[in-house]
Amino acid sequence: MLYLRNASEINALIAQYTHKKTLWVDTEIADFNTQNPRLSLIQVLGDPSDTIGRTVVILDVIEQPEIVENFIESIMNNPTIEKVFHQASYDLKFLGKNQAQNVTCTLEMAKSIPHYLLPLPNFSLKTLVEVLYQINIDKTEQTSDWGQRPLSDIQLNYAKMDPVYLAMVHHKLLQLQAVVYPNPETEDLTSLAARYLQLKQQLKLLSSEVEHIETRLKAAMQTQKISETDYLKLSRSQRQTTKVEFSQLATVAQQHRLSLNFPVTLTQKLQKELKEFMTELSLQVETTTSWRLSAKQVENIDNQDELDF
DNA sequence: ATCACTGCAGCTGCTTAGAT
DNA sequence: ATCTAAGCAGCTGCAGTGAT
Repeated sequence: MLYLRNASEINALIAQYTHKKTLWVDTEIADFNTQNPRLSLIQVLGDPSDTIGRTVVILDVIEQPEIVENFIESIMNNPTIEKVFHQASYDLKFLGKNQAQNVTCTLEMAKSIPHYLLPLPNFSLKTLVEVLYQINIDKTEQTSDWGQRPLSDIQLNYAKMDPVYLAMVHHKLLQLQAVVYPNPETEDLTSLAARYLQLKQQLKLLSSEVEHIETRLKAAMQTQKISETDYLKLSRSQRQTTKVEFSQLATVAQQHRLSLNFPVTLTQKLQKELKEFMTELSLQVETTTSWRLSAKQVENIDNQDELDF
């Protein structure tokens, strides 16, 4: 691990890293719970095979905005370098905001994996590491004082490991993504269809029971006047919708010369009522295409044989 | 023509999750 | 402590499909 505080050393390292294809990056923020959070550290890993953080570089950039500016311009805004973060939106607030190019977010990646393939209680980096690698990691330093100097060895060690865990998680997520998005050209329709129909059937049974029990629970809790149990909460919400006769709205708009310029959907019912006056209107017709999948009812094998392909 | 059903979309109000 | 984005529940409403 390399811990750099000297400006010229850091800038030299930034220059060196502009040739990398991918960087795994994390930051630590001081005074995070105040109006003025300050960027304290930028941790960078360039070698994903490093699982102990030997090659991690920790850039101490607290109160050194020129260095941060250089990092943003040379690394963050450089589209040829892929930057991997966890919850990138947070780090980007300090590192170039929406100017940053070629950013990958492992939180977003994890969310794009269907739950049944990657069941997670939450999407924190800690959880991802634990589930994907069956190891426990300590995150207690996360909320420590990153504004103090010198930083403790424990803090630096913690800071060092973050980009390592990040690269590990990133690697597994890439593998999972390949499984999740196979090539439609080569999908096995037979087995996919069989699984689909099987699940549909199970879903029908399950959802009917869920709905049934939900109804009974609501009724029971209302009747017994229990709004909360150890595991459930029943809450009531009300909602107001304000409506007006269209003719009145039109009159008022005209009288007061309101510029209510927005399109109104002409439903089939309305179109029927308008009939011949339709031609007097300048219509904007939008077409949308949708695909529907439905299960065919196949009575028996004989019928199948009669089907003509 | 009518009906039930499904899928899709949007809204309100509320809650949660992630970062440090 | 703070921010922000997203999700969820519950609802309304429309369009298309297929059966009658």
